[in-house]
Amino acid sequence: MDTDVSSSCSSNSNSLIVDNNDFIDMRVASSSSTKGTKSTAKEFQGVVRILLVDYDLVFLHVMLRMFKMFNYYEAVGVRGGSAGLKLLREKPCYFDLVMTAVYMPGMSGHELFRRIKEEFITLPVILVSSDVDSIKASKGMSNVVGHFLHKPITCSDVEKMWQYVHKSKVDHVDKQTGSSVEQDSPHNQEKNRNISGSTSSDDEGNSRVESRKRKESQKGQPSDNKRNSTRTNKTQRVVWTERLHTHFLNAIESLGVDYAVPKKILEFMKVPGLTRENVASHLQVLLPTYTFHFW
DNA sequence: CATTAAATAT
DNA sequence: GATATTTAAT
Repeated sequence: MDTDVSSSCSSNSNSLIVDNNDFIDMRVASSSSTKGTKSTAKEFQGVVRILLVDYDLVFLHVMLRMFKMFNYYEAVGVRGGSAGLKLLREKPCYFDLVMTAVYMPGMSGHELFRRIKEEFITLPVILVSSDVDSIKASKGMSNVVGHFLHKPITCSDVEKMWQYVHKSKVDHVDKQTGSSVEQDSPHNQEKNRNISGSTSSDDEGNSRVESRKRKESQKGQPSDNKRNSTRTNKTQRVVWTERLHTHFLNAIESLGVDYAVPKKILEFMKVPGLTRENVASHLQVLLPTYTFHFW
């Protein structure tokens, strides 16, 4: 029963199942001077985390393989819609994109899509099917339906998939005050300069570099930079992406607003490198929101 | 340790 | 110049 699939790519440590560990959204804040950076697909250093859902194991393997061809993807494949949904619930903000087959035994792709839109509104979903009709059907089911791809999926499909994620982010930008959303023509990708220096509210589009923040950070090291970073490694700023923020909110909800103090929140989040101060300050930022609620 | 205010960095 | 995040002070 072992198909030859395994032989072809088993050794290649495909991520088939999640080993939950780090779900961090932090990046090393580099000192100024990275202004003129261009952001093309290659410069796009952010990792796009993709949840791949299909019942067909072969397809899963093939897709995972394709994703591996691009260093900016990090794909996890699961079999079945409910499995996918479960995973999403466990890590509400882990994935940047869901790519699911339309037809599957059990929970269908459509169903999965619907529930995703209910629970994780901003999470982009790509439906995949070899059947054009099913695609049309899904188009009618929601106005927010994201994107469709026909089987077979090509490499170029995969390659540009991140763009959809980014576009999706841009579309959802509206919460932050006075952020001007710019139309994002397929042509001018270069136009987007979402690099380390940006303060815009879009998250996944930004470069997310370090996945784990070591606590090796000690201030008393003036001219001694340990690794990477063109310039001196300044203080590492935590970037509160939408993801991280949601984790944060989740923690608060789980703990209960009354018990939601920095320390507990921090413990709950279990984000390596994140400090209590980080949480505290972020909590401070959110305070106005709540007070507004009360009044 | 929590909270708040001031200081920086982006 | 405004915000987001850090640092210092309470």
